[in-house]
Amino acid sequence: MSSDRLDNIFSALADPTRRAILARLALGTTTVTELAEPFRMSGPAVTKHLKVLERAGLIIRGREAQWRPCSLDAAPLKEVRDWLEHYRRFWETSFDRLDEYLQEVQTNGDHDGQDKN
Amino acid sequence: MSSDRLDNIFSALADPTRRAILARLALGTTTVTELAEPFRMSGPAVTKHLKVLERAGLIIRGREAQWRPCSLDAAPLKEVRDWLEHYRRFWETSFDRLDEYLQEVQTNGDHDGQDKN
DNA sequence: GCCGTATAAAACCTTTAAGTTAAATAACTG
DNA sequence: CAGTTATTTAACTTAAAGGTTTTATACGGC
Repeated sequence: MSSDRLDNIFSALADPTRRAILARLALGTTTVTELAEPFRMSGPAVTKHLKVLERAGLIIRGREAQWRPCSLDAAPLKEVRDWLEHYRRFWETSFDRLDEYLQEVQTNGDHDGQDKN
Repeated sequence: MSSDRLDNIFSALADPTRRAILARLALGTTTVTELAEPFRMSGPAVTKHLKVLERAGLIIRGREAQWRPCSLDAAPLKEVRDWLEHYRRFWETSFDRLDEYLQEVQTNGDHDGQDKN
């Protein structure tokens, strides 16, 4: 998976409007106008956000009369998940997640609780 | 988890230099100069990237003589993972991931390996 | 063919991101 | 204290992001 690809995906996700659009699309395919409705923002602005999401592969656009329906394509999110997995052990072992870690590794009862400090 | 927080995390991750820095820090704490070495980029540029990572909570900085060691803090990545989980079912059911989905839901043993084509 | 609706494109503005170089700060070393 | 190393700050440049308004395109209904 190319670096550029992750660049596009992460920067698409870095905007709250775009994440809200994805959340809406998780409920089902809809039109640009309906997507735009919750935002105090012009239509063209939404069109631009959709372009960013499309470039990241996160949405697919159809064509139905004068509407261009958008639907979610979550495949890129799986790539993000896969990238994240490399770091899983780090958040699992971080201070406030130590308990989760202990559950996961299933050590015996008397391993010492020593951590880096 | 506030929207701003995810904004910061995602935009910190949207740059390949910063992701490379995180990858390096996964190997252990190190200094700014050593972090800068692999990149054809001035020191101050790296300092800026570190500021972005720090603002996102992804690194922690120490102080040791004239060095300012950086270490990874992956806790924000867990927030990303949690956010992603909302979309898990979408990538699992998407066309080209159908096989994985079938494995996961534990259908009977003779589902063939057919994929879209 | 013309009108209304849905969407996109163009042109523009403002802010922020990412880099640069040069100067400043901080800490060790002799 | 002067010099060297590590890092940050300041000032600046360039380009991209995110918004605007105005204009164009595409389609369905009359």
